[in-house]
Amino acid sequence: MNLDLEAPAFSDTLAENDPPRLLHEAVVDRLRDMIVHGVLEPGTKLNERVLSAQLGASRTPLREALKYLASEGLVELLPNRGAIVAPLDRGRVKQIFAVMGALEALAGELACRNASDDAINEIRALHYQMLSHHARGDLAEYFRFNQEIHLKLVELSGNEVLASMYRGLNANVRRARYIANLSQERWNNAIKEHQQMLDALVARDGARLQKLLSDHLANKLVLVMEVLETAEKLPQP
Amino acid sequence: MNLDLEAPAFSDTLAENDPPRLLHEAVVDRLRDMIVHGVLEPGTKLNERVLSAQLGASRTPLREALKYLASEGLVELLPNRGAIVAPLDRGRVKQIFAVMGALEALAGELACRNASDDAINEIRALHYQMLSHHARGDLAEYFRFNQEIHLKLVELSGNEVLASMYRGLNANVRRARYIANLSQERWNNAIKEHQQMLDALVARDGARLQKLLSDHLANKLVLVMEVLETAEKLPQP
DNA sequence: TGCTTGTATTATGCATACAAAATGAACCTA
DNA sequence: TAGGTTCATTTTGTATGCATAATACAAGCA
Repeated sequence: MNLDLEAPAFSDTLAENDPPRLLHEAVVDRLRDMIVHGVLEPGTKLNERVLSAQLGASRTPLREALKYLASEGLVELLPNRGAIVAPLDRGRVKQIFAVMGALEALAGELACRNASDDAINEIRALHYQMLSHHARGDLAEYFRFNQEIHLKLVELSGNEVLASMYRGLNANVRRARYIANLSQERWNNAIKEHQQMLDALVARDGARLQKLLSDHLANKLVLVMEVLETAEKLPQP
Repeated sequence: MNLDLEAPAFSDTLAENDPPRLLHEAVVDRLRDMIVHGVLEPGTKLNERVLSAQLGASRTPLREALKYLASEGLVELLPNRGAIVAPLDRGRVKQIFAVMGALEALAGELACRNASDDAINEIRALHYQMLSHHARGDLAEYFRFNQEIHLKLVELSGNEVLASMYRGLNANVRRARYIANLSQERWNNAIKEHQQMLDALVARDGARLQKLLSDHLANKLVLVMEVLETAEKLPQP
């Protein structure tokens, strides 16, 4: 007899019988989230004792997680002096945007070739949800769907290597992108660009989508750079 | 009077005030080398006790290194069952080549814009060294310079994010690329392509270089795929 | 005060210890 | 023999301990 009275509360995590979750992976996800969402700001020192206590793990898996995140570029390891959240200097942001541009352009081209009609419709749906949040002036929600669209598009490429690379880079600049939306004029422009991108995708015009994505990201870069110029302290999403 | 008779022996290490080396980083480099050069073949189980003994480190830094390499895609972590050298299935190779193509194309474009004449000359020098090894039929040395050229070109982009990403992907497929050179006809073609690439770079014709690099990599992919079809066991460099 | 120097404290890097899971061999059973 | 069961061994995952480097801070001195 299996009295799993409390099971429902856990079912989310237990139902899936995929490989057992390793502690360091949980820590990686937790920390990445905290960094990406700005809870841990660039430059913050990551004290091992404090963090491991906070996350309920010992220093060993925490340190493993830090190594992993260092490889992703989210954390910087200072020998004998611990780890900090990787600072985001302007040069690096520029470089990351350049690479993301190339990746997203490639993704767009592949998506036009490979994506199913259903998948494209899913993007269209996300697009309109995004528009609705724009109409309400809800920046946070707008941004969430904006990100979803970009990530989804990259996934539609069918190239998992590309997608995972894009996600990794995106994590590095996500916060910067977020605050770069604050100008209403630019926000309106971004919407227009997204509309064009969607049209190109629906028409499966790879070459055009490629160019639109490149420009879109280049425009975004300009904004992000402006923001990094002025604000050193970034607001929370 | 400054009798620094023995100073030179130390100055090398003391002059450079770069951060002290961490053990796990040394292990990362060691393991990556062993994987890239085929000493550890794809699928090989990485026994922590054995490896740490071999490398003269305890399990802790070794495990940290494994996490790092897992993030690079060179190692696969199987929860509760250790780590293996990441297997290279054909699909993944295809995806990696697609991404490398995009990265190298971008690098070529940037290099045409940003590289100094000296830097381009350095590539030219490497090119002729490569040709000499080709003339002698020395595949191993030819390949070494071939790789150097590609890596150098990517560095000339001036985009360190791009370069480090490229290196990471290259590590994943380097061995496969090596054996894909075994056909003499293809080898001759590769030489021709390299000559054209060099010409485009010297002429700083970014658009053309971009296309040449894309094609070059696409051609290479075809070969690599053929090789992966037939040989499961790959010869050592 | 401003600066150095020495010392106490803390944090990091690595090694080791222990618990839980996986592996494998011997044995049984059909 | 094929397949399953039990239990010892091995291996992994995590926690803890210890040595060393970094930091903070107070005393001493100009």
